[in-house]
Amino acid sequence: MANCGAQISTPIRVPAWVSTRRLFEQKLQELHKCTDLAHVKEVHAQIIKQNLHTDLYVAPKLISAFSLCHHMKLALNVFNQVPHPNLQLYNTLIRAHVRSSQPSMAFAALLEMQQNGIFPDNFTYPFLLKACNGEPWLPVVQMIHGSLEKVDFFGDIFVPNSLIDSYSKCGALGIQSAMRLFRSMDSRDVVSWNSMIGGLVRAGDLGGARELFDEMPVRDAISWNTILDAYVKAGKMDEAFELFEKMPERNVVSWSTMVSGYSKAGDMQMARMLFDKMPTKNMVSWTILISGYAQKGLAQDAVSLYSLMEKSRLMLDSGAAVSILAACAESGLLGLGERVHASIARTRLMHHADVSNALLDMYAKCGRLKKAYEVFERMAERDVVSWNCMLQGLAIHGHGDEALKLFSRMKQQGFKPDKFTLVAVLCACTHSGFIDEGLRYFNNMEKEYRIAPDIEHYGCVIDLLGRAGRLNEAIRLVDSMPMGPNAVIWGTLLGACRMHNAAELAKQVQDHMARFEEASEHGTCSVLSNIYAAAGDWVNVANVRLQMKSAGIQKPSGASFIEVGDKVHEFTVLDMSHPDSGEVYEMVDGLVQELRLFGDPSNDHHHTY
DNA sequence: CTAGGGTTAG
Repeated sequence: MANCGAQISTPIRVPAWVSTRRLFEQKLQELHKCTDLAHVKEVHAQIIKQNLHTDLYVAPKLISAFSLCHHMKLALNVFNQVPHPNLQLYNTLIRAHVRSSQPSMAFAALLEMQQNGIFPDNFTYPFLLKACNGEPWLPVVQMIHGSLEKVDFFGDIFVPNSLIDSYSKCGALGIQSAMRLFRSMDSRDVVSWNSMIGGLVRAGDLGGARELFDEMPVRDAISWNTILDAYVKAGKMDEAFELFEKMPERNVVSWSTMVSGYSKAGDMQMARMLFDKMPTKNMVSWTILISGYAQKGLAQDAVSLYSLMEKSRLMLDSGAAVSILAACAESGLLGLGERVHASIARTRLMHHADVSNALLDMYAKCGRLKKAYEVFERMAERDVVSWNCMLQGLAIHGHGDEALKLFSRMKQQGFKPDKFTLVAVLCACTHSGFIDEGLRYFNNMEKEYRIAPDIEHYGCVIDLLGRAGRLNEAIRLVDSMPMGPNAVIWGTLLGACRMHNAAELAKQVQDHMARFEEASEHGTCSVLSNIYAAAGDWVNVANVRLQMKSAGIQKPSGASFIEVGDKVHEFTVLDMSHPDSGEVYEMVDGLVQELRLFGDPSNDHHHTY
């Protein structure tokens, strides 16, 4: 002690990399939530200059940042530069794969990690579980649960909470496991409760969710919003509103949930009123209402709200772009779709797989196949959804040849067709009259592509056979369906009967449909009326609609929209609201006559298969 | 790890 003051201690040498890294601390912290790729690239370049990119502290931050910008290629580059990745780096990589919705890559990384003698910790498990989203993942969740029993990381509340969340996304069986786990926990936090309640809401168990909500000791905003959403999802808007009013606090999510609920219930006035009253709006709030208008074909409202949104200095994110484009695709609002395209052109969003898929689907569904192709060809990384949207677009517009060519190209490039692909391929065959080819694809799909035929596939082939007049084969196929026919199948068959004047068979099919009608009036009535409408049987359409009305079934009739100039015109079956509707129908009848003269019986009706 | 918007079929 005595010498202390006099003594000058030897300076401790600080390695150069410590101080340079110190310079990057701030930047690295910011990188954590940065979604601007240009900025991340810039920091990356500086880091490489300092030779810090293999640093086990720096590399995870970079991987995380690149994955947040949806640039897994660069994230992987960073990972591959590190000579001896440790557990933390693997964890970061796994989370990055999960975030970019590449669950199989996440598990591949896990495998590689374990082969290198590194084993998961309490961080790894929640990341992996986050990848398990949906019923097919149940066995994986169970396996992870099993291996967790051996290592016991349950002391970390994130672990059981993640398990509850993943289980509860795996259907009815999963919910049961989630509940068992939830009940067996010694201590639960708000997240455990919220995850469990959220699971019950997803499963449509409003009663169970409410019970648990009432049982909860402490409720924060998320719990209230979850239960609010439960009422909204159940379509109980009056009860939702009551709850909304007596919530202790309402945040932007609570308001948006209400707007979404009214919009889905078709009450656009109420949705708009709440939207205008919201104290703060974010991109999701705008998206909900714009998509709501667009889905209902209210083009003017959608477009003017979109313009307002653009003025509000909020930028479209990927979710907003996908959502609005999907709504445009559904209602054929090409104009708004093009506006969205213009806003995202030359931005990062164009390189976002989900966004370009939604864009190409919008163009395809609106009949702009050339534009759809352009988007498709320019995509840096096409996934199976891109191919499916393109194939489906070609198929429904009757370009069967081109669809089948694209299908070969898809396989050539090593893409694995899925059930949607096969629906599109069969649809292409149906719409272009490729009977033998369609049958061959259908008969080989299990062997060649390992895809078990679904009801949609049966539907396509029954349509295919029916149009070709091979009614007996169609009937035999219906009888052989392992899942049994639904109303759409009967409807397809009925259409074929009418097309080929098979009155006797039509009667049998109608009897089958009548039995369906008892089971689910709503669905079949609409299907029936659509069939009659497609067959031009207006009297029966009116009858069915009247029947529905007297039974108290309200289904807004399907409407079509067409843009002429800057105006959107809407029309429905039996629509007589136009002053010249008499002439319009005369024209339609004339066209139908002409088509008949061409001798293609498939012009008689059309299904959306 | 938990709440509101979402792409391919119906």
